[in-house]
Amino acid sequence: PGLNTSQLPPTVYGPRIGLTENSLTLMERSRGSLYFSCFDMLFTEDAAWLVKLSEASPALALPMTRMESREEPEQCPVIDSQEQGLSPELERQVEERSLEQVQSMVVGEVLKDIETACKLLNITPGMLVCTTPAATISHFQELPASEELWSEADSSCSGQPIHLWQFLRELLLKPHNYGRCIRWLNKEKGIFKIEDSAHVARLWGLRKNRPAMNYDKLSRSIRQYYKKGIIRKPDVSQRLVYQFVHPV
DNA sequence: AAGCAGGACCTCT
DNA sequence: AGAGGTCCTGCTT
Repeated sequence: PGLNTSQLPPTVYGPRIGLTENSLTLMERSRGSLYFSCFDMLFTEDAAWLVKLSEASPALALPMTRMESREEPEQCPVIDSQEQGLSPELERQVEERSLEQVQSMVVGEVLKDIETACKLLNITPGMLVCTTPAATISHFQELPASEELWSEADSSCSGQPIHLWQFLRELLLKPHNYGRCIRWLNKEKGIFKIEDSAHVARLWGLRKNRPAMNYDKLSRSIRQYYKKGIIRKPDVSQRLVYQFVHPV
């Protein structure tokens, strides 16, 4: 039996990612397309999903970007940068960064929505894969290594809120997206460096819906892991460098 | 100034 | 009870 999306209340998809009533109406009409777009978001290594989303339904993509610039203008400085006449390179960096933030926020929201859907349907992530439409399954099969897919699905659909160490691992698994803010120094030993502490903290705050999150608080949470034997400082302690006690 | 270490207390699930 | 979030003091880089 396929996943009957009509069983899901509109709130599963709608309000948290800032969709308008018009968008929801369109979504109802083209649910299949949205469905694919959401999954594409989870699996692509770049921001192509935004294009796909807008292709599927142009009205869907726009409200989200508007919402982002309305609620957190300092995090979406693309428009400002044009007014201030920044260099093309700086503009590109700013644009990439805002796209990254929007992507992260939307992915976070979608993961939470999937989590909610899993709870509502009382299913596990594995069942979700098995019950998606055939085309989605074939899309799944096209993926390369599925380690990343399962790490995301596990952390978002297990019914438990994501742990900070899981979140850090997820960022580290996507160097293409997050390599500028966090990266492996020695993956075998589990040693990683937070290159942009403010950015990582912001991403964590978005993921946990904690707008006041900063690196001071995030690092306090990391230090709680010392006792638990999850994360430690490397033998040669360096600023912003930590080590997973049990590397994958 | 920014990061680090850890205590204390709080909220949320 | 567990997992942080928040605030804090004091120390280090």
